[in-house]
Amino acid sequence: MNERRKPYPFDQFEPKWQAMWEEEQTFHAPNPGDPGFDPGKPKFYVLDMFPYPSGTGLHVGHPEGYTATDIVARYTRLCGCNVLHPMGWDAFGLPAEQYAIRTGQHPAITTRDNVAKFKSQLKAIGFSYDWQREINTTDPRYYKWTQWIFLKIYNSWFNPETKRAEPIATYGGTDPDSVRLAYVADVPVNWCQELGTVLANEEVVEGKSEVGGFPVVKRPMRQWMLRITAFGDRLIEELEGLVWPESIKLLQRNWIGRSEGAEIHFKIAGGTVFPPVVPPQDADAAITVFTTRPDTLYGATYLVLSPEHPLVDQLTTADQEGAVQQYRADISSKSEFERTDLSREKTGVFIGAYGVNPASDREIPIWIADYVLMGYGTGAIMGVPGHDERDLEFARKFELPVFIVVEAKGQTEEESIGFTGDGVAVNSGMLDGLTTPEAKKKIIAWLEANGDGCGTVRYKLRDWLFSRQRYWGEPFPIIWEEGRHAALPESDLPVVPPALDDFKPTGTGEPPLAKSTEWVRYSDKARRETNTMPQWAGSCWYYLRFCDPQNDERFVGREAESYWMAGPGTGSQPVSYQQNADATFGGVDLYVGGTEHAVLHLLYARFWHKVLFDLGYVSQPEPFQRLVNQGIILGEDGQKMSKSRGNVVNPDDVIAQYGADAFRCYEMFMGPLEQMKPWSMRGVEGVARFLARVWRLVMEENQAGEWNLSNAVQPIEPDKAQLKITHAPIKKVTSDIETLSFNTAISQMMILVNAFTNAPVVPLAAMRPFLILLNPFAPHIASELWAMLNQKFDDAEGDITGQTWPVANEAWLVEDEVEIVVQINGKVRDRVTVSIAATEDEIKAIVLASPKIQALLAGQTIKKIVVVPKKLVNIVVS
RNA sequence: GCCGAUGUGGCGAAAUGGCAGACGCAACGGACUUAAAAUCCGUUUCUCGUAAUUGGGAGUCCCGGUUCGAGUCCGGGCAUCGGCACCA
Repeated sequence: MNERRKPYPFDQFEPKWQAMWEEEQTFHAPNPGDPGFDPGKPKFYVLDMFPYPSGTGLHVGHPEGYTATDIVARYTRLCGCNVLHPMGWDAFGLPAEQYAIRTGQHPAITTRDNVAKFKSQLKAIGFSYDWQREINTTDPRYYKWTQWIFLKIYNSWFNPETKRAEPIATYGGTDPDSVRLAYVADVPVNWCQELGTVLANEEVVEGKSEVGGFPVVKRPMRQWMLRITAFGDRLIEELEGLVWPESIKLLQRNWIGRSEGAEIHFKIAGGTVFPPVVPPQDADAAITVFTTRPDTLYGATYLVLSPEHPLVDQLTTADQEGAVQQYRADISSKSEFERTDLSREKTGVFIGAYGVNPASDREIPIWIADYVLMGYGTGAIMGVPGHDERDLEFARKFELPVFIVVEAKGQTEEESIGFTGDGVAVNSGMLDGLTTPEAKKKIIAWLEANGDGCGTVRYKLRDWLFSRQRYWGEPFPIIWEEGRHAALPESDLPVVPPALDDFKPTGTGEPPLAKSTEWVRYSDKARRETNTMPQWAGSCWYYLRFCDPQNDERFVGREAESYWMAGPGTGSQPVSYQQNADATFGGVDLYVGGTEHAVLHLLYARFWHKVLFDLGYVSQPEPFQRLVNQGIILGEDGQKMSKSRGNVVNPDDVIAQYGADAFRCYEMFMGPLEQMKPWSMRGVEGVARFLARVWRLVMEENQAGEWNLSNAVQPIEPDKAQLKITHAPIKKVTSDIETLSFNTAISQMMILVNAFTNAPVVPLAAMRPFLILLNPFAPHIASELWAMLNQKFDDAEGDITGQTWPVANEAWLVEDEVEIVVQINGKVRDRVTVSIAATEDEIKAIVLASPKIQALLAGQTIKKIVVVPKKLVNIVVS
């Protein structure tokens, strides 16, 4: 293979500087109280979403966000901040376990190898992480605290009075297990046979597992749940105080799916109620429905229960028993996917019983239908076909009566059929004439007064299914005794999983940990919980551990947490980063990662954080004050990168050919950080050419091919033009880093380099600040050239990492004269050069004196002249 | 179906309501070279025109509006991408 000659010797100095940073621990950030800690500096916590160390190594998508944060980290350091910029490994997960099933190699070994590979790749890109803070979620020293936090959640409840998590001791009731934030429930769960585990709703995409794409079926199982729904309101409300993309906030709001409405009780009509086989259990038996439109109660002409609703068995009359059984059998044979297929026609069966509409006293039939889901609301609805699309479709199919009870504005009663918006109540007794919001209020008050219902709030969000039937995850710090669960004492942590030879899932839903009977046996009477936690557990709090990763006494030291997670107004914020000024809460100052975690990690972590906050373990109610999503990088063909398409770009190859600096700069030069954009090797080459030109500004090559300091750089006074060329990028690069517009920052530096290329002499006073600007983007070449200049001149001391970020001098940016565009009716007709100090009248006079303009204006009437100082003049003629 | 984002040269993209296309890629021409690579210089939105230039016209997905002036603001479409999807 004939190696291309390198345009500059990055292959020599890049590893050299990486080794130097490592040896000198240049980027280590001391904690408050540690030697070398400077309390006078503001803090800045800039965080990446830590990766799962897969066997295939880094792809070019990872370093996109990582480069962005590295630029910010290096920049904020040069601006005089204490910068926390850590990296770690989210290493529990399926791939290592599945590899173990195939080969017998323990997941810990696989994980160790993959971490080593990832780490060396990240180091080769020159990221300025504080590696002393490296963490790994599979390390017992780490997951000891994951288990500890679980115990805190387990030993807490949500007090509806205070709307906060509180220790279970403050709960006065008789059955604490019914209110714990971590509880066991027998619920229909997403079971994936192929993976041998249950999955959270968030992990199921179109009826398939997010990992692997295997079929997922609903199946009732006994599982650990976390009561995230209790925090629904706060998870929505406190989004307001965060500087996050609106689209992500919206995604979370929609996922939580808060809807205000009412629960309404429909009593069962007498006589036909109970089939003889089941004796009445409750004389006041009623069906409770949830609706967001209690104002349409008078229009409810039937009730629908979910087929799985527990009252169905009690209420079905003998003559409908057969039809109901048949319908339920049909439903259960259908896959989740078929059931939710929207184009499907409505189906359902009358169960023979009637309910009583509490408002109209009418008896209305009770049906079951699969368009009513057991998992939302109360699993029962009132059918209001006049004002609900689905109900209308159902009523038309089964010839149920349709009443119009809301009139749309400007439409007749007839025309209002199917109207689902806000209007005016009609045919609704006491509600007639009221607007929809008024009617809602009134009917809820009436229902509450009569004990027929109450106003309530429901969420689409389900409690978080928290257990998995896997080996490679955190064991629960829980034991079972006589059918009851109990927490292990903190002194038992960490609970380490047993050594196994066979990692295979049992296939029955019994977790692999159960195979080790010795491990399972905790005492004569007690057995260990054998489920493990989902992969998300470790990432729910890793950003806290980074603040104090070596602490074995506490999950994070109080002082370290309150320092690094502090928020605006504490005096610890850097003066820069204006965006953060909009944040109401503290937390990580800048968090960069992909959109794919919008409703998974980012919601779970906020939930855990709030529990820890309520219990007084952390100082802020939210973990991440500012979030930015980087866009996906596509292959050269504009398609998503994938092995099967053969369009995957490997960072190692790019770095070998063009160097780490070129790789970093290209990733940032491609386009706006948040945008999806295709890779281009030609583009990398272009950026590499730019860096080579930078190199040749300072260095020159002799006949033998050796690089030596060039004589072009001289300690001379820059002239006015050179000062402008130097100070324009100081201003632009600074503001562009603040707004994360790295592509235009690089453009501006290219302009500087183009201007100095071929200049016989480059002032040292221009080169020095330029190298500092370049340093966050291309730290190796900037460090090397800085050191080269140090060899020859004595105008600066130490490495570039110890310098101060330059400040633009506006005086050098102002021109004496500016070119002004002259428009006639908005079209450019001429340009004139005027003094910067020229007044509007002077400019007008100069413009009107222009022979060209005079010629064009001949015979025309001037209606108006608009003068924009320093920019243009627009002459409006009739 | 609902919600959101995006739409600018051959390509990646820039443009506080004020010269559309900065910067880069590709392409073309030139210098250097025995030659090539590398490097450097120049041209490059489309179109009409001129012996020549500081020449004319059109142009930011489409249709309308606001404005002296719109890629940018407003209204209505279309297209692409992403999320949710019988959520009562």
